[in-house]
Amino acid sequence: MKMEGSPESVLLSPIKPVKASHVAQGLLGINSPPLVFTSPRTLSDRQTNFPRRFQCPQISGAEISKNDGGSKKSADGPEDLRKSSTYLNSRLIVDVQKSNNINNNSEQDQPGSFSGCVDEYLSDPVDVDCAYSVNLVSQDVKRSDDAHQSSESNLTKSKIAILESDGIIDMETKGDASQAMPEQDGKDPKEQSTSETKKEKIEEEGNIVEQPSHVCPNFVSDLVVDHASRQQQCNTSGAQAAPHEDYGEDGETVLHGPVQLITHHGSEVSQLHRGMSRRCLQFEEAQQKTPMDGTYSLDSAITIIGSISSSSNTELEILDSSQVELPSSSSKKQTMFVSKPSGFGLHLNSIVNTLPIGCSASEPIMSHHSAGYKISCSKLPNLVERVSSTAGDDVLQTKASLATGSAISESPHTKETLNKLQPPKHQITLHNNRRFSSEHADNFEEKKVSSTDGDGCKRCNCKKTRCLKRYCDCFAAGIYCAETCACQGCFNRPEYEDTVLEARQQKESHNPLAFAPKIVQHVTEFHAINEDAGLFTPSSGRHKTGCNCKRSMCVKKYCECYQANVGCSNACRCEGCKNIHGRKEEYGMTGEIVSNRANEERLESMADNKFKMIANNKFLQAELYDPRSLTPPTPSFEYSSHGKEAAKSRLLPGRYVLSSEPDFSMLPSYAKSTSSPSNSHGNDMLRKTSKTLDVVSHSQELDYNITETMGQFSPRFDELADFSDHTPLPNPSPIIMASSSSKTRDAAIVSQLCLYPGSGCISSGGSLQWRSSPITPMTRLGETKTQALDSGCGLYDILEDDTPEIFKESPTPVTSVKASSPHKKRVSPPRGHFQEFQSISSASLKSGRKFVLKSVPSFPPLTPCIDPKDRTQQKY
DNA sequence: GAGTTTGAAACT
DNA sequence: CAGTTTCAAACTC
Repeated sequence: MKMEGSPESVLLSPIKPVKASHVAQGLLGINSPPLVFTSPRTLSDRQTNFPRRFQCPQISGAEISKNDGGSKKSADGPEDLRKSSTYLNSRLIVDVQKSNNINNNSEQDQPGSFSGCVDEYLSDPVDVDCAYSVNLVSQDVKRSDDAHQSSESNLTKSKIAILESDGIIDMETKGDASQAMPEQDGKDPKEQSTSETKKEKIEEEGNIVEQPSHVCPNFVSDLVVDHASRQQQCNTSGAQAAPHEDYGEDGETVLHGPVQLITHHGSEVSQLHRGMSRRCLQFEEAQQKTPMDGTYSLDSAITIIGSISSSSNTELEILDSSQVELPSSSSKKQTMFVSKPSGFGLHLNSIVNTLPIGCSASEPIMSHHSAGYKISCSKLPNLVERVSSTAGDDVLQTKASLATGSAISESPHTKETLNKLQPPKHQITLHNNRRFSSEHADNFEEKKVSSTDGDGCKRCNCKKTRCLKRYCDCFAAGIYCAETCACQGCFNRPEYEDTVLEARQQKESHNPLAFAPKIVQHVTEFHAINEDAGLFTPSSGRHKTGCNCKRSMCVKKYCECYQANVGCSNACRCEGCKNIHGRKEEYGMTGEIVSNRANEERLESMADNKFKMIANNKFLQAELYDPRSLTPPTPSFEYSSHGKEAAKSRLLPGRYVLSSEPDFSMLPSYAKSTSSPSNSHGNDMLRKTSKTLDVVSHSQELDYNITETMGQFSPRFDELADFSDHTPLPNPSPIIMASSSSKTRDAAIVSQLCLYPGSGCISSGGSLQWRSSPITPMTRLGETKTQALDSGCGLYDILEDDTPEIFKESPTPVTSVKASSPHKKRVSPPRGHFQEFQSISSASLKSGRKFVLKSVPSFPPLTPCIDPKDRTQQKY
């Protein structure tokens, strides 16, 4: 009912951090790896931070349906998590509904869109816990309310609804509507049914909405921001209806609750970070872009959240920027789904989508969370998220990360509540939505950009596919078609959410990675450095499946690689490749050898300089590391005393950060910074430290990108990376393994010194700690390289050089690339992370290593032990 | 804006 | 898995 007026108190689930670390570990062991890479769905799942999801790797819609009954399953775990978790998952859902929708099918349309989002969330396997979640939710909500009331008071009028949610799609609704075939012209009966059902639900639930406690178990906390401008929202019942619908969807609310709980875990937190970061970013952007009409701006909300989180150090409040309805200045409503980036924690911590801002509101992003349909996640499947490296971004990111509970899916409820409660003062353009929502702000964006309007919104021109096939860029990107699209008979609209989801599911069933980012961040060791140096190097990204160009010579946008501004790789079957970003023939060379040679001198010099810098900035570095290593200071820190070591330490943290949930790592670290004072300073330090910082940020970006891109693979990669890192025990320099290429001898020597004694220990220690920390270690071989390059070029270089040839066998960056190879994609369904991982590991890593990796999870306990060793060794 | 080219996606 | 067809974007005029 009253959306606006009801100032719903801020509901924050007071999740207690007690077990956070612990959980994190547990999760880490299991989760971190799985986090990675999956179809958008999986990503979303991971984002939700729910390790168990992975356990139920294949949760399809059917499973989801099951989940209702079996909510308990996840619930069991989640409960613990919830309780233990200190984090509040919350999302800010900003829905900008178009006035158009309001008037017309406001109910249906918006609901559809929202519901879609909701459904998606609901659909997530994680959601299993629905029923369970519900109860929990109510409790959580109350708690959150209590906890956050103070904050609310601070906010005064403005309310910020922080919603935790992982949405799970209601299968019921889906069942009704989803099955309708898009091909049926006109609106499918299911739409009607769905709309009707939704309406009914809405009506039924409308009451609930009014009552916050009931409202959304999903909501961990609700901060309602009153916007003076709400008026518009109020205007249309449709708008209200929409939220209701969202809320109304049964499964959703229920499901969300559990998810939230899950997210609370510290370990989960890392996962969540992605989403958070993205959302944060989104918010930030929104803020920047959108004039803040309301007394309370999203930014403020974010800040509030951050403050809250900060207030409760242990607790990380994760705000999922979910959906926020903001009445645009114009009567139009835009539905934004601010989905956290999929992924991977990847979710892009500070990831800034490269996507053009201009996406019109007309293109609502599909919430990736929806299990069934995670469009948002896949939205920019092609695109690889990029992390903004700017210091400012860092800050924002951190906030965002805090704000966004990456893992948390937005509950439709939240949307509703937000819609109702919140007057979206901030006008967040759809652009933002798309951007942010898109997990992958890949290179492909460019492609899409090209097809985009001036605004940067994607447009399609589909005539026969009804925008339900990947021919449609919008569909492929996981977004709804915009009004600006010239498509005919389009079913890729919120109204046809079910259809879209179904279509998507079909695609995914056939090819789990169908919506996965096509561009994998291929970490070229030198990439960052080269960039710094201004040298041209093949882009770090690579197309997973490669192109098949015959005539375009990979110099036109026909070529996906070219389009993505990435070089061709071995995966490409192109003929006469002349890709300016990197030729197929050069691929092996380029990444490692060619560029290395070209840059070797510079690298060395830079490395030297960096080392010097590092030495000078030892403290800073240490701090930097500290923040990331939320957990008890890792040995790496200790090591950091040495400039070189510091560099390593950087690398390590960077890795971790990069790891599936780099963002999280960063954010949580900062947010949690309480653990390490340095953490709080870390940002500043990072910012301040020019090169070192740049390097770090850079590495982070890479990591982040990787993680996202790789995120799908993340589990594997993570493991691999971890493995590589940890392998040191057997092999002193796992890093080396990662870094294939040779490098400066000096560095090598240094690295050896560090590595063998410390390197292995250090890396392991670092990794261990990271793992132990809520933040999952993500290091990948490639990443490590990049980081090394970035941070302390010398060290990594050294490592690489030192790396025994045996290790070299395992293609370092290449391996990562391989992982991304299309074959692998298809081989492992997104959810079967382990399988993929195995395949990957097998390919890139020796079987033995694989096993090692598996053992790795135990690392956390090791860290303490390792530390002493590391010290001793490093001292060596 | 229409037509052609191109390569990915879908299909067999 | 390979070959073919379909499709829509990219490109050209």
